[in-house]
Amino acid sequence: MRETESEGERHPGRRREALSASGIVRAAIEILDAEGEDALTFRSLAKRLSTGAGAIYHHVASKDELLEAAAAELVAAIVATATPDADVRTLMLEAFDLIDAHRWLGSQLARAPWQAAVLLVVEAVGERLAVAGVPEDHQFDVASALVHHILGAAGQHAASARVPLAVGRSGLLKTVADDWTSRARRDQLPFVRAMARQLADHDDRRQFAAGVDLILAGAATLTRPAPPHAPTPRPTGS
Amino acid sequence: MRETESEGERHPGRRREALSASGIVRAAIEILDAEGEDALTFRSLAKRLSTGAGAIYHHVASKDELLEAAAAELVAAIVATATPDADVRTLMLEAFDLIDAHRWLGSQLARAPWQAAVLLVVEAVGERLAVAGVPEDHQFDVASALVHHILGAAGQHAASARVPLAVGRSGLLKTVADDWTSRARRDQLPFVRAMARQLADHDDRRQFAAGVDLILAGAATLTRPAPPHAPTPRPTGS
DNA sequence: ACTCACTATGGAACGACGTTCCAAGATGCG
DNA sequence: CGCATCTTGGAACGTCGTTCCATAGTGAGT
Repeated sequence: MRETESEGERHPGRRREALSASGIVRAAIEILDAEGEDALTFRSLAKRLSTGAGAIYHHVASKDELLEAAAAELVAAIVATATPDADVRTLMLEAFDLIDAHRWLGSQLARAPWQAAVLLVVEAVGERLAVAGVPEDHQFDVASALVHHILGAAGQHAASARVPLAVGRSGLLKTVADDWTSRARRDQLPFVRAMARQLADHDDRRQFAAGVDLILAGAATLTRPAPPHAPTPRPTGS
Repeated sequence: MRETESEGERHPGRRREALSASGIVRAAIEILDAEGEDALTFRSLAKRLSTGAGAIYHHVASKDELLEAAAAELVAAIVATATPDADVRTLMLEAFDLIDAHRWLGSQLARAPWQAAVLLVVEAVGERLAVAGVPEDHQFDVASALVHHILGAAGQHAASARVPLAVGRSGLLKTVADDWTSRARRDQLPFVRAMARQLADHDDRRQFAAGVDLILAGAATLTRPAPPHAPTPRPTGS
């Protein structure tokens, strides 16, 4: 032993009902959902599982791995069960709803693009593009745009979960905007101010869906044989 | 004093050439650019400025504020100088290049949507939508889609900066995908595998631009009077 | 010129985190 | 039934953001 040890009784060895990786992930999700990302620590997790941090490390390599597994668990459940024959738009909205229900997912998905959870989303989106009529040589671009849209919205969403509810989103954004503009820039951000003004009766889901529709409408201009008088779609090259 | 103090000479009071908030932010940006996000700590910052952590806190409220200020500094510089009459597409690519040059910006921008740096981007994008012919009642949706696209791409970019260069992105993604699929799911992610295969000769900037074009093409279907045979654009509502 | 309230400084200390270490109990195989 | 092996859980480690505070420089008032 390293140093002081009182008379507190410990009982190492093999006890309890297993302490498995999946059980740890499940407990982590519960903490994340109930108390937010900051509340998930190895100490809080150990306490909830009535164990020590060291024991957890025998089933999980690191906190990153734990978070990735938690995200993958939720995404996999959605992707597997939800509407197997749904179109891309429906799938995108289901992704939004998932992120809306688990705010911490936003931060987590943005953390590592190659994690399982993100790959599952890419796969689910990508698979449906052929059916949607997106030509094969544009599917990667469309899929990446849709996934970026999810990740972007997810980030906003996760962050807005961190703003104290007492303030209210509208008030906050206005406050921040005012503060910023007042630094010798008053009336310098008219667009932002206008956007903040309509934030009170603002529906994030509707706006997310509008973004999805923009991308899909753009994809449609690549898809169908261009009608005679169609506005020339901008080519994809840089 | 709290406890031990050797014979090391300290010299409090007012010395040096100022130690201003802007100087601190500038030093922070240098550390972030040169050594990455993890390298920026109050200790490393204090060392570089030949001061202590406490002194920094007299000019900067917290690390969050410091990061927001650093991001705002870079974004403000770009927004102010770069191509004042450029169209949205050009502006978007300039934003991409900025994020590409400062990988930590990706993580930072995703952290808080109401921070100054993000608001500046929203403003710069939004202001140009009217000129681009986007009808007023769709400008917020288009702006938000474009900003989400930036944030999504930024997140991916920032994360890819953290992957060890020795591995290489293509190899990594393939490895991860293989690993994931091999868990009783081999050949379950065909789209991702196909995408990983073309990742070797893959241009992030081109793909980002393609996404921008998709959104703008979608916006164009809302804009112009629909040509006689135009495919019915999907309405924006949910 | 001198005082003195005030501000800036910088290093020690604090509490919490992710992670590592390890003594010891439980398990299963021979 | 002995013993190698795995599991447990709590102490310890190093680092981080942040707070504290004794002190030194500054400038306004006299």
